[in-house]
Amino acid sequence: MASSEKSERAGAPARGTGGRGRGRPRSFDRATALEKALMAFWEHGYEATSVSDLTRVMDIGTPSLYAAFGDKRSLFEEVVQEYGTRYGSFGDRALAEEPTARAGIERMLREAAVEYTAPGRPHGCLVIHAAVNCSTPEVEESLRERRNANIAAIESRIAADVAAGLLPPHTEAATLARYTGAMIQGMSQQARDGASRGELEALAEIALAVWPRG
Amino acid sequence: MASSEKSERAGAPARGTGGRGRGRPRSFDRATALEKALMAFWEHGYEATSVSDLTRVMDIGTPSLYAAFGDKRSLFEEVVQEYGTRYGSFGDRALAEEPTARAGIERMLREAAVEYTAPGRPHGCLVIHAAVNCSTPEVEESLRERRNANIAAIESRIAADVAAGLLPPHTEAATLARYTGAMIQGMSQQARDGASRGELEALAEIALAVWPRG
DNA sequence: GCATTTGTCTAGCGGTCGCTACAGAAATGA
DNA sequence: TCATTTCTGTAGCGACCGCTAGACAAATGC
Repeated sequence: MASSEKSERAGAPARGTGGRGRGRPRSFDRATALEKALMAFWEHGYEATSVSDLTRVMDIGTPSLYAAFGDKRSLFEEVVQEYGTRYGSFGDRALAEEPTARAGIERMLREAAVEYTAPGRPHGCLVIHAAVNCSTPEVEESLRERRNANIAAIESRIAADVAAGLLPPHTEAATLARYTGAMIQGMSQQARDGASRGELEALAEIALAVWPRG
Repeated sequence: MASSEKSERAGAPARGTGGRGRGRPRSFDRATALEKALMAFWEHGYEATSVSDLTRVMDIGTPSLYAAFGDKRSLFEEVVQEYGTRYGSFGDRALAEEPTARAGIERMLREAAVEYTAPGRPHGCLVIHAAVNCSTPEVEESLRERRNANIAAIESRIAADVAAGLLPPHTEAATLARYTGAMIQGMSQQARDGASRGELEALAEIALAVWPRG
């Protein structure tokens, strides 16, 4: 079995998205359960969230979890993907939508201050924290690759502005990108340690002061 | 029993520090074993390091560990204290020994780049990482308090320079201190994610560029 | 020698971990 | 109606978790 979920294998429409399957229907909403798992992993991290914790917050039995999401690893991977599209995309959007790298990173840092302290959900960034001190190396490396990919995206956005003459030719895109990434990571840690939105916004202000004048 | 180690209770001299006790002597060097435990906790964090891992790297039996160090929590606390004096004191030293806050923080950031990537030991900072995703709230809070205390120390050093007229009176000591702390935390995360000493030193350079001109 | 003190060794406690076998329940198509 | 398909609930698997009881080993003071 290649797919991790039987009812969503190729050729058969997913349950709950219109085409009802043949057997007994699922007694819970898959998206809602996934969101509950997302919040649990976001708050406590991969290893510190047990399958028993998950079934409790998702309000389903263990076999239902395994039937719907595969094993714990698969569920976490799906959670990370969902997090990326629902909560962790503000940076990519900022880089893509703003006219310059400078404006994109300014917006990214300001929005990070808001996102990382938003009420009603865990503070900080799931990708930065959820696999720290994880004894499953694949999980730890998977999130590390995401972090480094984010920094690489910042770097290429800066390099594009340098190539277009919007930034001085001597601008070190890689260093500036790493600085931005480190700042984001520091802000996320600060949020976890109790910093308020205003305090994070003040950090963003300072971080932007180093930006080369275009 | 109040003390966590029988052979070091008040009134009786510690074993291995000159005054031999009465019973069978310890078959291992306590300081060496503690150092091994320190490295294990530093690399993998509190929860991801099991007692079984500890006895293996310390090369002692389980009852010996409990007799010499108390339980896992006590051993970790002693490790954190040892880490603070042996590896984590460069920041306090920099603030105390340099003539100005600016010089102290400059040295702190530069030394962090070296310390966090030193060969032969885990990268990054134990206090920043070892209790992330920890399901023992006391341990998590203990390290969080240390992080926030470090930032408070930076703040008071900056405030002292402001009071002495070495920095502009409008300098926001708290914000500048938090910025420095966030930068240190971001550098530590970067070290864990594979950044080299040179890359971290470049981050320190950028971070210092925002410092107000005194 | 001998009682006392202390450390080490083997073995195993109760608990939780991620995960699954199996039987029954609830839908389908014929 | 009834076989087929799929999901759910109970119950429990082997492995590891932190930790400890109890027997033996090795030092001391007398």
